[in-house]
Amino acid sequence: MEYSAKTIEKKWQNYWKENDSFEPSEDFTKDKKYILSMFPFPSGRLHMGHVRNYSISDALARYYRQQGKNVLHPIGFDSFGMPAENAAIKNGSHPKGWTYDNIDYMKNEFYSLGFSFSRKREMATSDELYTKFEQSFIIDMYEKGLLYREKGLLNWCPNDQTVLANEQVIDGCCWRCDTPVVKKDMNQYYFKITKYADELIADLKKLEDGWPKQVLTMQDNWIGKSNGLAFDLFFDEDSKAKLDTKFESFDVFTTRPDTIYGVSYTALAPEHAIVSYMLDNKLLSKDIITQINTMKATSSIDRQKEKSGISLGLNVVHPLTGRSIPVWIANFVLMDYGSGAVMAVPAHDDRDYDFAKKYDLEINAVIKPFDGKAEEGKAFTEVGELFNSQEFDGMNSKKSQYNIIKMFEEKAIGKKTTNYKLKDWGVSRQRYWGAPIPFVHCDTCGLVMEQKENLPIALPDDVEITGEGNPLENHPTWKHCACPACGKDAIRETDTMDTFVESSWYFLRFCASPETLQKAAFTQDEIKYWMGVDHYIGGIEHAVLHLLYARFFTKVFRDLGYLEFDEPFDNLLTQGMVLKDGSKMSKSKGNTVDPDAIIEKYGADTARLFILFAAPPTQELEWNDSGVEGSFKFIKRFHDRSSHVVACGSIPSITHATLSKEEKFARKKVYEALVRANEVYEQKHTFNTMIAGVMEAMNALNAQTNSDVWSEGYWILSSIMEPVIPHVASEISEKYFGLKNLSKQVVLEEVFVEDTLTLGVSINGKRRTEIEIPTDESKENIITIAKEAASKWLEGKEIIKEIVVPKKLVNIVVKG
RNA sequence: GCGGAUGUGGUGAAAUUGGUAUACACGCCAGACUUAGGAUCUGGUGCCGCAAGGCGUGGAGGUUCAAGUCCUCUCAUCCGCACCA
Repeated sequence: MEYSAKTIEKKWQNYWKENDSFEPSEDFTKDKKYILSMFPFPSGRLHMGHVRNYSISDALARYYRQQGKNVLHPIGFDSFGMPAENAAIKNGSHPKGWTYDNIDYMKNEFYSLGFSFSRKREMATSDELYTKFEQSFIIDMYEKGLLYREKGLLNWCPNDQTVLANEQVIDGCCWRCDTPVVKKDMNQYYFKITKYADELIADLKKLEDGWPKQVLTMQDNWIGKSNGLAFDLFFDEDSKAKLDTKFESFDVFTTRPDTIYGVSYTALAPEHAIVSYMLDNKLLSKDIITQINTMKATSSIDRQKEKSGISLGLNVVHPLTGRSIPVWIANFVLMDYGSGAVMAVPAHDDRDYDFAKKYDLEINAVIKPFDGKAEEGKAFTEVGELFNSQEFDGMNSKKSQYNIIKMFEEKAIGKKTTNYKLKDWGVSRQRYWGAPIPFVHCDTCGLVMEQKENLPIALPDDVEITGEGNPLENHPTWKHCACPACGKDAIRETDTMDTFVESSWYFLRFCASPETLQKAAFTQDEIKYWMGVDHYIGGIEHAVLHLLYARFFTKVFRDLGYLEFDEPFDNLLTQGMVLKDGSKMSKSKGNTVDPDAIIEKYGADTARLFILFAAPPTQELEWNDSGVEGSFKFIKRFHDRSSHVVACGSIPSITHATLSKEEKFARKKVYEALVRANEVYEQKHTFNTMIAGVMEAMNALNAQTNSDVWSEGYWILSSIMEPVIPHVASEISEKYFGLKNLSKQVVLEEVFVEDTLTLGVSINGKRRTEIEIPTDESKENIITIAKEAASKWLEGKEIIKEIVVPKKLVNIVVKG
């Protein structure tokens, strides 16, 4: 029978659907594996990145099912978000209709690729039930003080008309639409993720074995912990007077307390409260006010181009020496890190040095290299010996930090402080297509949370999406409600949640059985059994966004008593991008390959095989049409050559000793492929090498004609290939083995036992020839045989050393 | 600048961890079967050389009987963060 991908694939997809083949068992005494791919946004169609993602997780899920594990391999849709609204603005569609139409289409694509997802646990985060449980968690978090509302300077995307979290600002632009982000002062809800900053860093250690180092480093850098000294700088009397005695001092933070005696000026961010006061009260000349306002209006990207500063005509007093220190405004001082003010030590900091040179400020060195003089014309930023530092003279600068901080603390003029780059996570968005934040504004009671029995606070369907303003805000009735506390007329919160909130706990929701689903978000028993996720597969682009938020939520849920572990994802596999012509596939570049077209032309098995064979999963994958063709041909041969197999209900038993050389070799290759497959599925995940092993075995089988060897070979090979090419493998398995071989396979050691061995013979490490010897040959004899074989290269040379590496090679070291 | 990776044939990539470099596949070349081939099958294919042989894992050193693998220096590319005090 000719190989027909279409017929075979349709048949098996129906079979799996009708038999509920991929539903996990509710028997929690079984060994489990939770295999999870990052769920997709329902953008409309699958792209090759999705195919890669789910081909990897599906291979693992199918392998572990064969091994007898209870496998949870769920799928859902991260279905709230701006693109649905943007489509609405563009086409006049409704976000809900657009979203759920896309979901239906993409689900069909998933199943036409043969992915073994649990159908009964499919869900979308825009489902009202999901919103209901999420809102309930939000209320719990608010009660614990982990959610708060505050006015602040926010990142605002003028194009998307919404607030962005810091993590969503890339190079000063919106992560979605690339529009430059501006700062806007407004009320916003925040998750107190900074409360967990220390734990989020510390627990990265627990992930060292299972997560890529790169991701751990990125998270570590993102949280950006640094230890140092915080202290106050006090104004002198003149300066206090100039400030109408409204300010006594300001706070600075340094990680280099060892340079304290070298402070020669101090700098404030242009947004600093003292500067604002001076602007508001016109305490500066017109010219200077203009300069400051220009600086404030400059974007952070432009500020990086050149350092600039403005002297404020104020002075503070050095806390240790009493020297007078001028106060400047500097464009490189960030308002949102530390206190927005720094002490400057130009002798030992590159930035401070550049600034001091530009404005001709004092440069006071207090650290010298251990072995002589510092280089002229630049800051000395390394560890050295202190001088001009009073009682600390002669100390190692690094070691002195502890002593100097201690002195500040003893004198009660400063203290040891830890700073983080991480900010609290701003989660409110001024958009329609998101989960409503379950709060109410009451004139009498203030900000009031909804009663849990009123959840979900669902979105109204009758909205006008125009792209201007917040549709919930503009809706005629939706926002009017009764205050849950006092019953008076009140206004519902019209902000919705950042969609990253939904993806921060969806992996827990998947643990809910079809019975639990309606009643609760999940049960403790289910979470306890299924979590943590054994293998989490997805793109590196989520290294700091989703993966940080999900870790945060897990810790919060633990502290709320919902679960009992610290980290959600035991192992993380970050897949590489799919490229075409050297760059990432994207619609704008016009270099996409449509998965549907590949399925149509070659079938799902070919798409899956190519994707897993062309590169290891963590590397970039270059799409290659003739490579796809090659994968198709392999499947066709795999299918066609199965005609050599004789149907059997169990693996044929073969007397190895009676076989020919080719037959023995074929068996060895088959079992080598099996050993490698186990290793790849369990640990290495380099599916490309496993598939290569299967191809080698196929080539070896084809070089012999023993039908038992063929049958045994296919029994094993179709088992280990089923996770990759499930349709054709199932077809073969059913036809010849009654599906009995799709299970754990036993490695027969006897096929690896050989009568003779081939050893390489090297002279001085250079390979010259090879010898064939009986397996049990003595070392002496091996050397004799090797010398004979290599006599040509040994003539007239003195043999110094003979090395035999068992089963590998012989190396003879000669001189002359 | 800081951090993380990666450099192996014409191409995608292997190499059980210090032991025969280039498995497997794509491409290319030759042959067979064909009316035909963008089908199928067989064989060949790192580079230089007629050969013997020499050279070969970004480059330069080093350790070792033996280095793609370990050490030192260096170059290039990619990714992330980036005036974080």
